Amino acid sequence: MESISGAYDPKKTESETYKKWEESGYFNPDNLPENKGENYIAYMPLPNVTGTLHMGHALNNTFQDILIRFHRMRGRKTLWFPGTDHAGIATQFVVEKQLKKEGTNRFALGREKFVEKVWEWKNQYGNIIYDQLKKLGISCDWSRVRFTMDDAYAKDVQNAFVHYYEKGLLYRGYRTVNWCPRCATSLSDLELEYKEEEAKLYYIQYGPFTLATTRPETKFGDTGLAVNPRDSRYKDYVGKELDIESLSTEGSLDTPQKKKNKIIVVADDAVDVEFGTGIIKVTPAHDLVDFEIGSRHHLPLVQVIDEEGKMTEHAGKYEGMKTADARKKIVEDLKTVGLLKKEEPYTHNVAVCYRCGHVIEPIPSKQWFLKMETLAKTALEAVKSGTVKIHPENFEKPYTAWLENIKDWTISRQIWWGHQLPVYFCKNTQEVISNSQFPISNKEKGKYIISLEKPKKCPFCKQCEMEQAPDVLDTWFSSALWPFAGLSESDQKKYYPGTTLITARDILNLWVARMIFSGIEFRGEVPFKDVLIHGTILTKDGKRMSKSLGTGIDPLKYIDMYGADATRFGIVWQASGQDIRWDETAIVAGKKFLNKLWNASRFVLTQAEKDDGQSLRAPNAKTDADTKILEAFSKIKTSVEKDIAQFEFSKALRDLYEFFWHEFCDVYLETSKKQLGEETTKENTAHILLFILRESLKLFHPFVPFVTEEIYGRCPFKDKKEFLMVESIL
RNA sequence: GGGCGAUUAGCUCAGUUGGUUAGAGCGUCACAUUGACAUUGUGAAGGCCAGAGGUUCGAGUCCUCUAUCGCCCACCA
Repeated sequence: MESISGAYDPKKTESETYKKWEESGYFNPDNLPENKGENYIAYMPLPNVTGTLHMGHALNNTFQDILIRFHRMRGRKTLWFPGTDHAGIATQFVVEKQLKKEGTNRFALGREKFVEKVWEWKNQYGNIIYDQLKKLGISCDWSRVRFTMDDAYAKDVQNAFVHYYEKGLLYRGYRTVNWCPRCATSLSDLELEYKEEEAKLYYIQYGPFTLATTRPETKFGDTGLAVNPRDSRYKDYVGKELDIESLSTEGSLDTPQKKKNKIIVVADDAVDVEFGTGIIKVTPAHDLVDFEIGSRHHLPLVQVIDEEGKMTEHAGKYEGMKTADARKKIVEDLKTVGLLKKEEPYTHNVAVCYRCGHVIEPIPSKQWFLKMETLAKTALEAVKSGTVKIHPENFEKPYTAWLENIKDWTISRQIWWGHQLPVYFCKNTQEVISNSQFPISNKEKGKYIISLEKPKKCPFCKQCEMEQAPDVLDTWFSSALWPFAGLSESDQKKYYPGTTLITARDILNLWVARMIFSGIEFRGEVPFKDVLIHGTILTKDGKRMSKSLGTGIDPLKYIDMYGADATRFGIVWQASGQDIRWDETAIVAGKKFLNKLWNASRFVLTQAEKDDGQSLRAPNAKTDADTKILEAFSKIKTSVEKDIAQFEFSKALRDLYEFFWHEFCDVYLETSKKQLGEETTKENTAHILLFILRESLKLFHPFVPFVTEEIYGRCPFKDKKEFLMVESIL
């Protein structure tokens, strides 16, 4: 190698090398030589279009790239699907923030203009992460990059919706959902975060009882009282309708007054005997647990809070007040009429929106639901039977626990950015609502049909221009189809199902479980065989890395400082399974090692300047040192392959490192200097050096692809391939 | 509240079915200075393996409890 100074400089080669790889077409399995063994297919965990590279991506993609490169070099056709997720709420949130800066908002723009804006934003910033991933050296197939809102992809999403509908798995209904008044959308349980809040526990007189509540403003939505069936204190009241005195919603705000109300007492296990007074008010419209209790006991739903977090007409004179204000006023009034027994400070967790942090307001809302019972069973069975293996096995527990206790999936979202439902309403006819006896404030829509295309003529009134449902689908509904949606027919035939999915644990259920049942439902078999859950990279003091907390670390900084190989090395070196507290010194170790690899290669190449095929065959040993190094090599090759098959990347790298540095460089290279000086061993020693170098480059390549490719390019190997990337290991 | 996991050298971590003097990287100290590499070499210091109890001929490794920390799920009105 012509380098005069000893040091390896990644800056000089990495981007150039990546360009050559990309241009070679070998990231695309269609261009790979003949197929030995099964295809190897992986799916990139969809980064959000709003995302920029963080340590989690770096870890995940490095692992995935190791496997892809490893299998490619073993003659398998490898395909790694890249893409990004439109990330409904997250993206809408970012663009709304931008609009706010510009002094406007989405409502002023209108839906169509707003969605256009989001597309503009996506086209401008949505691909940044691709360039960042390229810097890391990952070898996914960019010719197959997809976005979850591409036309072809969207079509498959709509098809899935129609499919579920026709199968009878979709239904529409009122349900008390987690509602974010700020984002004006419902949120799934998984999209909530909890925040500790100092509140008050109010003890209110309710007929013969005193009960504790943190939310007195919901009292006008109370349609029952509940006690635990085993609570002897209230046994005699269960099933009775009581006529109790309570705060009236009539009259003027200045004069609080009492009024008699009828309310039923039910017995339900959800009630904790120990807490408060052991009796609760049931507000099915504004509490998720109460909703469940209410549906078990057929209690009506009375909505007293609307979508904007304000009191409805059912709150009488309190109508229009924000819930926080209403609470204050109602507490005051309860005090005035003598119904408030006492209040005490109370700390509890309140649900907040994971995007904007606004407090969640449970309200009843008309939503689309996907029945989960049978779908969940298929996903459960896939793992229980071992068709899909989760590594490490521990993660089967949260997976099965979630599926076994699954609730129907609320798939509609009231935002503008996403896949709009393929549902069309008639403007002139009224839909008959089966549960319309409930006083709900949602505006009703007309009759609807479900169709992939907008109908030319309304089948109901025969004259109106049908209106598409404003709701969009939950982002996860579309990402659940990722292993096949938007793929050409031939790709679906050739490249489904895949092999591995590598991801972080937090989306095991949100995403992985849903991909599994979607794959079974739409393609007839599971989308992948192995799911690898890797650890999370934490800050050095064990905190979660987060942009908002400012604790994030940018992998690009390290790539810039030390090069992509050293960064990959440092990540793999540390990421041995559990969560890791990030330590930059591992990258330093990587950097040093790359230099070692570089210089050892230079030495070998000065000793063996031409290759008549020596690098292709395992040579014979003539000395003890020869025997030792050849045995050590054979051992390391076997163990590395075993480790990678078991996803033990860190161990594989550490063992390789130990072999190359301490056994090959420290010992054999030093001995070789003597052996090269003696006629009897000279030639054979050079032969061994060349052989070990070539084989070591192959073994190291999946971990540190750039430097190994660069060295390989400078070697005089016989039967050299165009790239080390497509060298074969048998 | 339920579950999972962690606690080993100054720091970050290995330690695969229990078996002789517990390992690595980084850091520290001493010596070596141009021979592939000073992003180096040779060597050294540094650990009651969180604590207590138990099983065993033998425990960092298995069991129980305690303490501290982290994460996931559920959520209490």
